[in-house]
Amino acid sequence: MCGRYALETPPEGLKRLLPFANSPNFPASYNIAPSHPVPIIRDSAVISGAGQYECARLQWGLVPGWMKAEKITEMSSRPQINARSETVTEKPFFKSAFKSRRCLFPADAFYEWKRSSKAKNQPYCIRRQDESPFMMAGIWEFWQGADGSEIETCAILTVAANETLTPIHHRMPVILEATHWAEWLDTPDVKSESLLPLLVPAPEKDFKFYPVSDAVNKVANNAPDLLAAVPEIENKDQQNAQFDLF
DNA sequence: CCAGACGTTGTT
DNA sequence: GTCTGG
DNA sequence: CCAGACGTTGTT
DNA sequence: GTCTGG
Repeated sequence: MCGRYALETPPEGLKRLLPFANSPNFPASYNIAPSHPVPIIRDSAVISGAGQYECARLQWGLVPGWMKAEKITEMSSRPQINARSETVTEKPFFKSAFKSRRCLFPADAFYEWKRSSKAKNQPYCIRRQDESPFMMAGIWEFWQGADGSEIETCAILTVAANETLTPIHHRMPVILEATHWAEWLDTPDVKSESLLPLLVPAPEKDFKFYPVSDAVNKVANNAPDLLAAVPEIENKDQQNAQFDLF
């Protein structure tokens, strides 16, 4: 799945990739975590009727419009950061967002933790072979409290991992190629069922992965070196074992 | 009909 | 173990 | 996603 | 809001 990622490319860089009308300002983050405000790109026709793209920062963890206020605090401990693409059309939690409020999550990398019963879980960084940014498919929601409070939230769609990533993890985010961005964002007019063929794992060869420092585990750590390749934890243990011999 | 849930991940 | 905070 | 806390009473 | 369970 996708529970932590990095966005290094600044707003101007994203704008060249997928032009949006506004001029947001946000810092690079190498450790974007659930519940953080995350930059997403959406068709502003849904909001303003302008029919242009906009880049906005929404809270990562989807909250449907019908959710009761007291349930929101309850859910905040386990935010809905992902939506299974296999069932997104059926689940009451997601279906209306999928139909009418789709968006893209720009990213330069995402992290996955390979689980281990023996050692500490090993974090990996996954990114394009050429390390260029990519777009993850997502949905967003609008929630309004009785007191007038408002929040906008979002979630990333997931699919089964491709063959490359299966050794690390069995789920991965849906990643859309540039040729499909416009179709995906065209929420008022494009029939959502016609988009289901896009919800497939990314091609094996497009992405690489490598182990990174477990400094990424801690959300407070946020620096470019979180993306740096390091030896596997197993190797580290071996090194320590060797060190102990001397 | 009304009441109550509505999610993912991973693990068992 | 389970919940909250980031 | 992972890290880190997880409690009461009374007194200062 | 919309679906499921009773």
